[in-house]
Amino acid sequence: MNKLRTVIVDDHPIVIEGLKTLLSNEDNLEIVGTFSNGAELLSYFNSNPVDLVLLDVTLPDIGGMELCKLVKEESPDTIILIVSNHTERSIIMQTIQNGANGYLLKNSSLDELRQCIAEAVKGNICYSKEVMEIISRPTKNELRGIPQLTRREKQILYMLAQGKTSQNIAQELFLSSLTVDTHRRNLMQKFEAKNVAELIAAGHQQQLL
Amino acid sequence: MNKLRTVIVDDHPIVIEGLKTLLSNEDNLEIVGTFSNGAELLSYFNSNPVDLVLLDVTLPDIGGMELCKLVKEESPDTIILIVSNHTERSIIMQTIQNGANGYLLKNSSLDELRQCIAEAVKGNICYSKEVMEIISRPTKNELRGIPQLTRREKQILYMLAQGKTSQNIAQELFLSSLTVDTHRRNLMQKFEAKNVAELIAAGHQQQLL
DNA sequence: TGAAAAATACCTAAAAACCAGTAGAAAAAA
DNA sequence: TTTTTTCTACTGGTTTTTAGGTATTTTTCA
Repeated sequence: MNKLRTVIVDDHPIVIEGLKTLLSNEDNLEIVGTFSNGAELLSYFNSNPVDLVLLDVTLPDIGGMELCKLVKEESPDTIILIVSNHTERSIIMQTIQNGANGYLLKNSSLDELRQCIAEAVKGNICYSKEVMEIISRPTKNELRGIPQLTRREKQILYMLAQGKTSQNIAQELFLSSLTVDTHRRNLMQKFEAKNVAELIAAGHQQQLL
Repeated sequence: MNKLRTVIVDDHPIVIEGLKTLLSNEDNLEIVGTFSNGAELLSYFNSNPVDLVLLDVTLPDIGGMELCKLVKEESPDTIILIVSNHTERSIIMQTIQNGANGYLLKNSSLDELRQCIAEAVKGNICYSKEVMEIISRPTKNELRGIPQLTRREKQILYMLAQGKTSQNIAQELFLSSLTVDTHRRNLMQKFEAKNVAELIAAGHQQQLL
């Protein structure tokens, strides 16, 4: 196993130095670059392989959310760990939805950081303790964000995820395929999805599948 | 919160009695039926609401796997907990893929059972301790089952999950849409998926998304 | 350096999905 | 018993996907 080629992206020099120092003695990773904004990261990223990105959410130019997406599109295997001060549940969830592999607060200990990296390498999503607490208490507002599906819609979502076509489903449920299409459309609207692919992805992210 | 309308499906009368007795003092659930095969369950299920199914994998008629699917298609909210003796990883994973919400071995304690039900009600998938151990040590054979994707394929899978069309992706990556189509086809072949919906679902189940 | 794997690109045609709107019947909630 | 929601179904059209192929050019790596 090679050392993880690691970069740090944060607009606070102190944080960069802090992380750098903390991680300087880790023998499973190597810090190959530090950047104070998104553009710098992207330009480096275009010509160099990166295994691990420690990323702040608030950056002067491109937001951390957007960066997550861009990085993951370019290189889905690159691990992104968010290191941020934001404690809002919605922000945490959003970063994960955009492809981040974990979320830490800036006051995390080296141990937590180490552990998160290890988990992320294994392919798991990992939160520091405090973050874990935040996300494990759901809010009403949060719930409002999850589309409320009718029984039929859930059923059809479920069958879609199994690769069934509208006609298949219509036959199995003794419906017109036009009806199934309508449900499907309503589902896509509720999830703000452009097509089935996104619908299924959203369903999974919402833990409905 | 009403009591969970619970049914037990197992072809061993002893197991049925055992579970019944174990759960008789639980005040959050009520056993409304016990069946010794799949057909019985289905016929009951067609005319009665069921919140929780305790299901054996090996049944004389319809397999537990198939039952999972059928039940979930009819009523995605119904919780299915597998109570089985099978310790093969592949079987465990398959039941979960077919929609089961948890997997217990028959030697589980009442406590574990209770806990599993509670977790499943929360929407989590839950395994008893021993099962947890089994599934947390991946085998080589297991790994072979996970499609090996090329970088490009992963990238395109990722973008598909965001609802992008082949053309969208082609534009973003400066490719011909025909190329993207080919990748997409190869992806579907590797995942044995019939269409994007199933592809994305499989990607999620394989933790690639 | 040579073979294998990956990435790229093309053709055709049918099938399926998607868009935008409407609307009646049934069931659930007020 | 209204009102609202859910489920149902339709028209008519456009776009995208999918299924059969084939085939060249890069990379990668032994």
